Amino acid sequence: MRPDALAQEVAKRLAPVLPEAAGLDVDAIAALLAPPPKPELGDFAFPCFRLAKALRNAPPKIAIELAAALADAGDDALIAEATPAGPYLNLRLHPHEAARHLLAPWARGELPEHPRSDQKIMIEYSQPNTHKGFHVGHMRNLCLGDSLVRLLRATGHEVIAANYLGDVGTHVAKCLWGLEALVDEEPPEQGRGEWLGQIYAKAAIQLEDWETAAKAGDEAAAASYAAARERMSVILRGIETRDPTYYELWQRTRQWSLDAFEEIYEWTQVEFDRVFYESEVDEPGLKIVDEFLEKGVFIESRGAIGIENPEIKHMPFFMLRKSDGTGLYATKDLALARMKFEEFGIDRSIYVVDARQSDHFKQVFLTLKKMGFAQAELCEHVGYEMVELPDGAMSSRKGNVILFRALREQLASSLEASFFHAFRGEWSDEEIDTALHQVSLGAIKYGMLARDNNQKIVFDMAKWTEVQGGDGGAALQYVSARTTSLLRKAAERGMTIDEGLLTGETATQAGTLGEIAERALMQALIGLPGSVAQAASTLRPSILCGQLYGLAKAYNRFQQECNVIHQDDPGVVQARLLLVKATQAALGWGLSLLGIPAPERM
RNA sequence: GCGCGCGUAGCUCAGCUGGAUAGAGCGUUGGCCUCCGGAGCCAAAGGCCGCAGGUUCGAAUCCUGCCGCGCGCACCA
Repeated sequence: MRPDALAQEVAKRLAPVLPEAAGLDVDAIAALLAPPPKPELGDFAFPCFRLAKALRNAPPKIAIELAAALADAGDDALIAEATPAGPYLNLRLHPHEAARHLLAPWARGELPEHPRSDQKIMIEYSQPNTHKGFHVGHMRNLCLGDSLVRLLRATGHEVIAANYLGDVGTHVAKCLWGLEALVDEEPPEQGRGEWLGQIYAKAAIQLEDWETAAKAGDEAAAASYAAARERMSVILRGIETRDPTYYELWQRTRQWSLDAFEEIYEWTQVEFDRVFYESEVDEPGLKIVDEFLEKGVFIESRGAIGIENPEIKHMPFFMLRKSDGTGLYATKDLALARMKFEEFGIDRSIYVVDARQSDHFKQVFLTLKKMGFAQAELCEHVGYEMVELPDGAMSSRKGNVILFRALREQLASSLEASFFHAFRGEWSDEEIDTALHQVSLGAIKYGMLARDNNQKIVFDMAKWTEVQGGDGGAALQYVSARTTSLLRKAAERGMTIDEGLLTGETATQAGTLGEIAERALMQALIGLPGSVAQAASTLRPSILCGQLYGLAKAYNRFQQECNVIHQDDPGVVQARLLLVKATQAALGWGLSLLGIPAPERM
């Protein structure tokens, strides 16, 4: 018995009374069962629209006939009442019996079951550039990719979590040029990766300023700009030809960035199975260009090499080698894709990259197809919109970029000031630090995931770190902590859940779990596995966020209206403890799929 | 110009593989602490679902056309 089996049980009872002409088996019936709009109406609703054609009857009449047929079948252990309501047949279950199928498995720590898929999926995400800063904007990609990995694994898929680091290219040259031309100071002992990113930003702004001034006729600026560009191409060539002066500098500074990324992934609790580097697909990319130019798949145009993709009307020429003979981002993507196909034998390839690149990926996938890779059909781009700040878009020129370190510190200090300061002295510093870390993760990850992928996100530190009320990660974690706290208090009074209830051998006492708040909470639990499945299949964690938020709200209402511990009837205590335990497990599981830890205490 | 996305309550957003009276949070107003964490709960006010057609028994949801906003469109990544 699994926590998602209740709908199946109901469908089994429903199947015998459905006319054969309906053509629905138990699985199909279970899939149709939906939650009624209000828990007062019942625990499941069976919509009769689809049956209308097969049965040549109006949906409301079908609902009436089904209700009668169920009544004729006699008393049922599970279904207490079937009420036709327009085109729907509402089913109310015996709560104590539903609990055995729903709550006991959750409380035992079992998880919804999914048929194991033999499909091997690679999800590529994060992809930060070395020599540049890692800021809140990059967090969206990281949280999204990580959650997709977790969701697909939870729904029975084999997933390879892949990162692809941009360790070569003009941004590296810009940064290294800035290092020699604009900086006197020595690199700091700590946080060299971030320091490097700040130099990149400084260099980019300087170069842009010179370019703008040059266009306006400023000759000194034009000269400076030309000199800088010349210098950058010397640096770039030096790295390429492995001239020790430049190659060694590149390696050393690159490592600073890699160390910084390592720290970020450790803090965010994100793990990758494979890390690709742009530097390893640079040459293979150019070889692919030669290979497919020779095969006649690619063509020359104005000195550059590329492919004609007239299918994409607004951008028919997809450039793969510049007229100076060097490759592009796209060139490397082709080589990387080939490596993914051939080295890992993947069946599905997911690219988590911001939505502005959707044209780029259309081109890449179409090109791969024309190159003869059947796997191109299984490539998909998961795009997402940008992260902005309350005062608008982030830009290093405006100086309003929130880099990782500042983000981490501000999250902690904001939570400390608004919530955790009250526990200083009462809890150990270590315990508070752990909770601060966990709740920081909850705030940032939920904030990044609760919004639909194609919706812009405004990162507002003050709002996201509110533990009180509202729809936020910290608020969900708070509810989880309440369940744990309640179970702990109960245990201190010697109240634990009977073994028989957990195993499902005995049912909860008849007459328990009938309150509206209890039913509503059970309904939220019923819906969770379906939401997880939907979030995974549509690659949209926001669906799960919504369901978990509903679950948390239902629990708050339950705990408000239904006292658990101070009850005269031990049967009521047992039933409610089971409900709390199930909620704790389900909420913890759901949060884990978002990459959010469930604090023991907060 | 072409392509992609967005447009739902004062603000921020769910709902979009068509289906019950379009829902939340924030804000506003009014209630609820002898009781397990009140950092909670209950209630009220607030809607031409951008506009106009079409498909359908039924449209916020699907189709077409407009309007507004954002993003992308050859040698950046």
